[in-house]
Amino acid sequence: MAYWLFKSEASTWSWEQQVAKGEAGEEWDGVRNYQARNMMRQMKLGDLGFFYLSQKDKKIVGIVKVCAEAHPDSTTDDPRWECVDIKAVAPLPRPVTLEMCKAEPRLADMVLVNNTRLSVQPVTEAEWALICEMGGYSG
DNA sequence: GCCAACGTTGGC
DNA sequence: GCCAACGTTGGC
Repeated sequence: MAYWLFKSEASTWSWEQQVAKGEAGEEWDGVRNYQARNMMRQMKLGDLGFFYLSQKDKKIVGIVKVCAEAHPDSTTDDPRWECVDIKAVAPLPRPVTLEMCKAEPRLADMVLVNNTRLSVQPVTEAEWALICEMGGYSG
């Protein structure tokens, strides 16, 4: 089981839109970055991820699950780009902001804190557990 | 709205 | 294959 973080801008794709897709989930399409794509290629069915809102909100608002492994991105004919499908699992009772992550010494090495521009990121098991705790989410 | 950081493109 | 120019992202 691996853990990930999916970054989205609320005006492009919000948590509410993700939740509205229900069990069927939705393609995490539109990624045009090799690093981010490579992360998605490594994802397995059932892997969990955080849903992070960039720009205005800058916080982790929910938990998502990978419900389809990497496949061609339907929004382009370019065979280089692939994506996974994810579905909403649960909202975080208390959203965890970027500020909180930066203020937490144990998250100093987190990709979210250090490489702000990567839109799909790996999360370690320790980081996952800590952020769930900070967010009041007990699984 | 600005700007730093980063990725990508294209000329040589 | 290098590197300058350019575009985009995202925090502030």
